[in-house]
Amino acid sequence: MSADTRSKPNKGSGGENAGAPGSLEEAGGKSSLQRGLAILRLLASSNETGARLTDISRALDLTPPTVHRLLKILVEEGMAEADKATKRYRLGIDLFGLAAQAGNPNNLRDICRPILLRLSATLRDTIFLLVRSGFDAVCLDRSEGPFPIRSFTGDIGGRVTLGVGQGSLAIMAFLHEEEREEVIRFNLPRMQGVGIIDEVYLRTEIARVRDLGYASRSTGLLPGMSGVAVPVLDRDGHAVAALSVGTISERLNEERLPVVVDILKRESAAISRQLNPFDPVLRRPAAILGGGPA
Amino acid sequence: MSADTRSKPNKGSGGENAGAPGSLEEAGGKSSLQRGLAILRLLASSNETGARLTDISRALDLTPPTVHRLLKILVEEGMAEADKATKRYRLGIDLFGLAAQAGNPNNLRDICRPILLRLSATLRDTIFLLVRSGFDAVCLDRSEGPFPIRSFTGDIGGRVTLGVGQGSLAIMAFLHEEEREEVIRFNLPRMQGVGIIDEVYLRTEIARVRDLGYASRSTGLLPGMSGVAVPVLDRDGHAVAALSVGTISERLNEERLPVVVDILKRESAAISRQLNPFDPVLRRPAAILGGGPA
DNA sequence: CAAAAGCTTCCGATATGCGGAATAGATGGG
DNA sequence: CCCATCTATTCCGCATATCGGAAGCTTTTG
Repeated sequence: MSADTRSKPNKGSGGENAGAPGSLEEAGGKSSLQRGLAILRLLASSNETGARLTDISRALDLTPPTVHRLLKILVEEGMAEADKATKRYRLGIDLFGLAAQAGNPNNLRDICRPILLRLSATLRDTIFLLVRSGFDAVCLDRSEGPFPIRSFTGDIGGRVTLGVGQGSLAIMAFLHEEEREEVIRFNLPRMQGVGIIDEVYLRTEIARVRDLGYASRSTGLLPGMSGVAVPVLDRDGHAVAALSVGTISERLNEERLPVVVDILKRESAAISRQLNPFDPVLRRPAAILGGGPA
Repeated sequence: MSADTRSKPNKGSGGENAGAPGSLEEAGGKSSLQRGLAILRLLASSNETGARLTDISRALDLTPPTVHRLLKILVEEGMAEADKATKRYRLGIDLFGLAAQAGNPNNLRDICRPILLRLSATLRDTIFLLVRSGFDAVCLDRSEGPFPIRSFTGDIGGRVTLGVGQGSLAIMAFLHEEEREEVIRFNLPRMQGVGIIDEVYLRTEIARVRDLGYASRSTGLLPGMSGVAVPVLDRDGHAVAALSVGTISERLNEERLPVVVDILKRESAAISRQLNPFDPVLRRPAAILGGGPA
């Protein structure tokens, strides 16, 4: 980041593709790899409709021949797909397969999937699995409950500033001391308007969460909505993820809250156990290896 | 110029690792974009453990400085992550967020998620959502039922040759005529040993599936296992996906099969309806737009 | 049917990425 | 504790792969 300003005046007017607001993260620097990735990101942001070559060209400020060449490579590699009919490009399915493995340390996602299902069935609310990524929390998976609520954290792959939301707090509270400090320092300015803005209060909250073992507050982001989250700990007691429930406040009243917390904690512990499947003797993991998908 | 040919001119000669058959999928050609993507693929295949710089260097036959530079870019762009402690690289979470959008035409995945859940709960078996990708079917999503069965199609992102398995057949049967012919021509050789090898029989099967509206056979791949699948159709009556159930044969006997098929068809129709949310008058799709995840 | 916009190919100039070699850092063994 | 080995990182000159202007070709628009 920083310092790119390629001095391109950007011609601005163009206007029509209301698609990606603000973002427009400039071309992508210099290397063709960066440019290729920039194209992928652009495609991701316009996957609803797809993007045409010239759209990309304009948005990224690259010449059509360049975009054409890069797209050709991306398509050959399966990272993008061209709809020959409409001349629109979309992200390729290979990319999807690729990323099924991504952000999945220790197969966290796979391990949690059945647990999320169980939880959403039991609690009847939507359950989120969040992991830390830098200064954000990322939604790794989600399992919808029957109740029609949508947290803005909602989409899989979506990010929130660490510290905003209960899941985030649960993770924050169980980070290494120094990491937490770093996050707080970096994130406080980012939380303006969407989260806690007072450092003292934030620290109080974190201490409380650490103490109780769960985070639960009316978020204040959406009136009437509440959340409760517990951390998923590694064997050193540090957060690797969080399980979070988002629902309407009435469903997390004094009566029900302890029950929910209890269930969440139990499941979180189950996950932790699976994360460290480590039998002093037979410490061979799932390793089915061998065949390979060829 | 259909150009679909993934076979590249391949110049072969370069030669150093020409010897090793299998694995080692060559560096990735020439462009740095290709090399970068090759690295990502390698990381995906070794995400369990992570890969070190020299591992990558050797596996892809690139010099360490090159790998180092590319990795640096990938890390900066969030596509890879470096574990500074172990010196190992893994896929980055950004990639995951990226791909959450991928291979998701019309938000098929999002639309189907609750339906898969419902189905797996109702039928108590594992439900697969497959889409076509070139000459393969790709598993877009999966919802595990209580029964402990695993189809080899299992993993999200996994691919099967179109024509192998019931889901595949369901898709095949409802492709455009010409597309189907193309697929058959291309895939027959690929199905040796893992699927139907007789063209006449394959065509009979397809006709049958088309006629019945579902595919169901003991796959023969795993004795005792069966599958049943229905296509998900677009408004022209062509397959965009398939819903598939994999389970033990006993659970798809004459008595239960019709029930299952019926349920699947109903859900498939529900998906189709959502895919074409198109009211002659108010033909504005789901477009909630605006906010964006920012 | 003409005009415009978009897509693709070609090609020369040059910036970009490449890899050999040398440095710094980590790891392990004697 | 020090040395040998392996790995990661930096540097730099050379060459290649990439870029973009221009022009041909195709599709859409009016």
